[in-house]
Amino acid sequence: MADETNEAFASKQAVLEAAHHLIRQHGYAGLSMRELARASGLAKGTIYHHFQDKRDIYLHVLERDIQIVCQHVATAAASSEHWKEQLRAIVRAYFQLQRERCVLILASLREAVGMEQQLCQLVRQYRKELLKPIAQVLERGMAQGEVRPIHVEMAVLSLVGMLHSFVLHHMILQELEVDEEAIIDHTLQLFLYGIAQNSTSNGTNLPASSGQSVVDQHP
Amino acid sequence: MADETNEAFASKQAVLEAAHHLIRQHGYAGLSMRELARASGLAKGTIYHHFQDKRDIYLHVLERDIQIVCQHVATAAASSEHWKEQLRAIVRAYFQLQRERCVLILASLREAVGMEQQLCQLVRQYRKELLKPIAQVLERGMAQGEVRPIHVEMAVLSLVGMLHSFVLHHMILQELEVDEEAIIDHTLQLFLYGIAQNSTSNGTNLPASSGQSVVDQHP
Amino acid sequence: MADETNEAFASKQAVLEAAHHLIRQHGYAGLSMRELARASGLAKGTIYHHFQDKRDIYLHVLERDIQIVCQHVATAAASSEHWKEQLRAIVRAYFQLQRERCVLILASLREAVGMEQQLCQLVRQYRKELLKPIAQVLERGMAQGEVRPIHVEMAVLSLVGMLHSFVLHHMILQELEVDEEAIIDHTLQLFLYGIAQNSTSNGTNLPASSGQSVVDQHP
Amino acid sequence: MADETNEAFASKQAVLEAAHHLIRQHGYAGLSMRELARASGLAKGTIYHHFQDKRDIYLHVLERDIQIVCQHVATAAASSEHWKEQLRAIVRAYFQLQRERCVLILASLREAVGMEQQLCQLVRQYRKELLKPIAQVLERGMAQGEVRPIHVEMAVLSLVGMLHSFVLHHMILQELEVDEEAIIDHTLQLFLYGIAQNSTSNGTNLPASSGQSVVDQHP
DNA sequence: AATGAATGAGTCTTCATTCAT
DNA sequence: CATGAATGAAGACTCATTCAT
Repeated sequence: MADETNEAFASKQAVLEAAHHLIRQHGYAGLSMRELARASGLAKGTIYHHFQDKRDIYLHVLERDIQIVCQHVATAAASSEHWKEQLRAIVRAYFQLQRERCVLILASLREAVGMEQQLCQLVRQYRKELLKPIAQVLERGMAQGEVRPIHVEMAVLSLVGMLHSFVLHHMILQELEVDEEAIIDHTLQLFLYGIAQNSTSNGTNLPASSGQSVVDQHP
Repeated sequence: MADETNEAFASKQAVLEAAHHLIRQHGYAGLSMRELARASGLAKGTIYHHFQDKRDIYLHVLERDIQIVCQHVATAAASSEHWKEQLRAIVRAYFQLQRERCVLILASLREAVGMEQQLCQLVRQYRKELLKPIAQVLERGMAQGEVRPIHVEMAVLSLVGMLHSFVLHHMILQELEVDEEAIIDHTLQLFLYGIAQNSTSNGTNLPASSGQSVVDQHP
Repeated sequence: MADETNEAFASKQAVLEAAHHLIRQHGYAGLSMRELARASGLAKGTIYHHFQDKRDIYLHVLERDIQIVCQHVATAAASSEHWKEQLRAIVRAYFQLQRERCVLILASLREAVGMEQQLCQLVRQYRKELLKPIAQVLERGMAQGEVRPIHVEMAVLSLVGMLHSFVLHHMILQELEVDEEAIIDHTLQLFLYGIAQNSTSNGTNLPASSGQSVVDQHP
Repeated sequence: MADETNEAFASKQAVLEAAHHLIRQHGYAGLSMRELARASGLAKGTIYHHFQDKRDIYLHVLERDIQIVCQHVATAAASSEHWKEQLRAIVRAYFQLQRERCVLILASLREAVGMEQQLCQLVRQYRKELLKPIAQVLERGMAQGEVRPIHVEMAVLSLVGMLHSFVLHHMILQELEVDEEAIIDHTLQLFLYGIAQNSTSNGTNLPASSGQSVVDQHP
């Protein structure tokens, strides 16, 4: 790691970056070493100089993606002191990252036969490193008495799921006119207050979005 | 179409069923026609007698899955008259179906190159036929004044996303001891009331799950 | 043969006609029974009801083609009493047939592995039945003293070869504006002047060239 | 192109040579990549390392054949100064080449679906590079007053056609006892007397087509 | 560090052919 | 006479991977 040439490191990064995009488009099974070579600008042999396997590449791509997301989320969490604003910043960061880089770990995981062990470990790491910060924010909210006692892990999972839903749908339907802020608002509001009528949405600094003016209206 | 022999129909169904499981495990690109032949009990050639392509098979599998889910969700929606109970029934049906049959359409969609058109259409159909019933339930709740005015479509998408999150995580981590009811309770409660402290969880017939005793506690 | 149903005969003919065109386009190896079924309007199984093999079909197509050509050539030969006019009629008939029906026997013959025996026999039949009439015309010309003593079979072969050359070239280059009459005129003239008695065969048995008068000209 | 390894070049040549023979025997559609691999001594994958397609291989084989024939014909044309002897040398070279290497371009061309464009171009090249030298010889004869004014291109086409006829027939009938010289003599004699100036075109009822106004004139 | 030639098992798909109906 | 479901070998082509240079 430490004694890597600069060129060697650059080549590795080129491979990982190209692999990321290819996996994102075609999945793991659909990733071709030939295409990867072409996309990364290296010869096929050279790739095997830097990585053991296709498997190895996949694992490294996932790890790199996790790190990137973690970094962004951590940065977002540190952007404010109030837990609600932290949450909003995290949600925004996560949503944007998913749209731009499309972290693969939750999407094309199933098709990895023969590396369930490593993947499982990666997912645990993901859970720990990525979901933990969000969980901590919620726990802070709980500590401040503004969040009712809930199962934090499940809540975080739910929150992330909501976001994924939008990312996926809009990725597939190619509707580019996504109102990002609207989605973030909706998600946060729903997460914080649910849909019940009498959830007294008192004194929050949330935009009083009535939920009407969002995204694509199909009347 | 209508004048299909019974045997021909049975063969087709066998292929679709086997394909469903294989795609679920290995994704679309990872689906091997050789394995499909072995799993379905037919010869390779016979499969091509019933379907045009691997693509064709994939599309039919997706369509079939959508129909199955729609059917179950519709049945669930008809099981009660109160919108909250309808919602709970739908959520349970959807969650169970996802775990058992694992509808593929939202999971392994990206790796489908060359059939974006058809997939897009399928997703729209999925949206219409599957998400509509859920939306109607919410609208009924709104009509009864028990649901605040929200963007219904987005809410439904969010709800479904929460469920997917759990399905995915537990599928990957292979933690079989999932407390299904706990997840359903959590999801419904979160969806209905959010996490805010002062969301007065008034006289609903929801199990007064304090959120503490759920799932697997990792201390 | 004699106790064939009308429908059966029609089916057979349909297969042969379709096969003719397909073989002409794709050759013998490129003839697909599936396509043949589709083109002939019969089911695959039905074809095997009428013919033993793909091989069998090919052989029948060739035989049928030979018969058709023979018939036309015979008719042409009977159209006149003068051998030169007979020859012209034959040449025209042969040329037109080749362009329209494109007799296969001399074109895609090589790729028939495993039926060399039968093909050889067919070619002999072709030679006998088709080239014989032309030979007879030449022999009549010789008998009348208007054709010098040549090797008749070779001459016929040469004549046919000239025609094929044009057919092939124009078929490939797709130059549709072929002046058919011009080609026939050219061929007949070249052929006739070559064999005419009174082509003053000035005692040279060929390359006894009068090389004296060679003046090196720039092209 | 120019910076090819020797080994790579050797492999390519091996493939082309093997492909030539296989295509000659079985035609294009009948050429099996598996057999080609076995015949060329390379693995299937290796062939695809050097060539894009089966199509690509075919095209290269044709091009190579054309070059070989052109080379031989050019050499033959340069062997003498007298046009008749040049013609004889060319005819002999062409005939021998056809029997030994069996240039494919005029034989198995029809079964090439999807590459009509390239084939058409190849045929034009063939025409230009191969038929041109022969045409020039004839033109020299005309310039010397020993050849009557004929349509040169058509004459060349006819000459080549005569030769093909013999090649084909003897190839099919496997009659190995071909008297090569006899065929060459016959062909030259037939052709020469056909075009000789002093073939007193007396009282024939042939249309006095001067041979000028034919087909497509490429001046 | 980097290359590209080489490999053979693998891919999806089509093949000619059979047979119960 | 006709069908279409069924087959397994073969089709062209790609795969991930190795290795001498």
